[in-house]
Amino acid sequence: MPTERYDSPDAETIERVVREGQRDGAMVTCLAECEVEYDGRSGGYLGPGDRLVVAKPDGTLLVHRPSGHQPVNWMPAGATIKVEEDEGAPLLYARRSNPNEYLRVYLHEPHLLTRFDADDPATYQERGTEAEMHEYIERNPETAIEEGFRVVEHERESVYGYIDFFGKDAEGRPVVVEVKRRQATLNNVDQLKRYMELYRESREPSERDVSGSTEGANGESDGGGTRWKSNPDVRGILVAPSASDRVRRTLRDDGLEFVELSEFAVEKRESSEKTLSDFL
Amino acid sequence: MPTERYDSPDAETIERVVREGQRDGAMVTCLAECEVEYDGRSGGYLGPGDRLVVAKPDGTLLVHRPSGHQPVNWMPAGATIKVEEDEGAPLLYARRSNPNEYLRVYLHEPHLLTRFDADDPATYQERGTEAEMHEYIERNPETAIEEGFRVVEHERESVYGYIDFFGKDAEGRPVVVEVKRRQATLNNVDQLKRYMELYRESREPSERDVSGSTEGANGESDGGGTRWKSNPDVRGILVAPSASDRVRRTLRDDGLEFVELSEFAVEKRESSEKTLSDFL
DNA sequence: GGTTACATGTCGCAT
DNA sequence: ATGCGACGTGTAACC
Repeated sequence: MPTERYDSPDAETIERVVREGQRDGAMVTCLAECEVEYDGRSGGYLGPGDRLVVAKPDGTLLVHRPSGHQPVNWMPAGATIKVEEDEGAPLLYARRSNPNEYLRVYLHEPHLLTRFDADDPATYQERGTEAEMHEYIERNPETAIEEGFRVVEHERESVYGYIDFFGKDAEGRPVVVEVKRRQATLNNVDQLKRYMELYRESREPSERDVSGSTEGANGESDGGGTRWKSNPDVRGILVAPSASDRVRRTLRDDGLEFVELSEFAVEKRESSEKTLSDFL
Repeated sequence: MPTERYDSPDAETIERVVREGQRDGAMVTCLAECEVEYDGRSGGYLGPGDRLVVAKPDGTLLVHRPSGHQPVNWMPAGATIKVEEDEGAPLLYARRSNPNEYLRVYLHEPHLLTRFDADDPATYQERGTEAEMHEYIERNPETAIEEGFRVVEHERESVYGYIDFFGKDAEGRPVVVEVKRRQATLNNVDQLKRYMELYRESREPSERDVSGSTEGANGESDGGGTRWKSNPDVRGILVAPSASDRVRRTLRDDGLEFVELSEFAVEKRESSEKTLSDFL
């Protein structure tokens, strides 16, 4: 049995089990009435109450209340977890640097302590990420974006920055494409605008820009030779499964475009691979 | 004792304990070798391995691997959690709508099942949030921002949008202020720019807004200051404890300003000096 | 280690 | 319910 359990453990037991768990790579959980104190990036205090405390061997420490998805307090992986004593009562103390933070969990009444020598060799396989959306667009640029669109550069390989896609439309106009797997937000519009600026300032030599400029400065030139915005006719397209009215309006006001792309995952798997759950 | 525990529980016990836990408001945890399947906003599969599974009475379901801060799979609060059977083996099934999602945890080998009738009446008290930063700026506008700065409107009460602070500088020029409690990002710059556009388009009448700004082009500069369309005089300030070089450069290129504000909490002491008694 | 962008983000608040 | 922004966001990728 890869588990051990201790009812109403004393301070000594908690100290030993947590220390050995950290050493041996075992998860330790404790159901306890406790009090929590945190200081670091922020700071906080949680009065006495019943919670689940989890200490993982990588230094992760979690304090879960009876409700809510997120731990009320925690320490990310990389912290060092120790058990100390506060007037005879056991106290979980997790600390890390960069940023400097600590978490103290005063175990006023530890009800149940467990050690779990968990072996978890599996790797999580995920579907429906933005990466898959990218793959779909790369393989089906005209279906996904528009007739005549072709990808010139994909993602971070671009010299203009972190542009998702840079391409050309049917008429050869440059197009900056930003892809989102969720409903588009105003932030996404901002992002697209920023990437478009990056492209404009990059002064990418295009079929239309014949000037083989040797100027290497940041385009601070004024007057006649202003190649500052030398790529004026770039288009910007935000691709997402949906967008609020305000996002669409903002795009329109800025001369940008929205392309609705929701059903990109259809070709992702062979139909033979689909399971019953696909139809539920 | 507010806890119950079951070693190597059978399917029947798991079904009963989870159902009663959901009904009675108790947390149920299970240390088990399991297999996980998720589909919804995304989709994923996790092969067999040892994990900690947590079912909270609010419908939260968490699957924690031996490492990492985040659960590898989960269902947020609001889901309905049931125990089903898959060829005689117990299976935790959580489902919710909006968005339509489900999570299945196949408990191949449940080692330890616990029920915890957790009572947690405390409310978490947090310090050092952006809200406190706002309060500090509101109370000390000249120390925080600059000599002569005064706040006209604070946060969402503004008619121009979600501007953190709208104020006037010593010369009466309008100022849009965006506040971040962490190191400023490029997205924050974008956000400030968007808020400034909102202000400009609002055509707020100011003491210095002489009518008839005939200038049309945006940001057309001749080496000097940048001028704008309708409310040309507005300044934009990003307030944060720090910013990368690129963020600072981006701000400068857009004619915006950065104000470094790290020690906003006057009453804050060194973290090493803080003790639990500080909160009591 | 710093910077950048994604995330099944989650959460809270306001409309 | 939806939209929008903060979060002690965490996490991975790239440099």
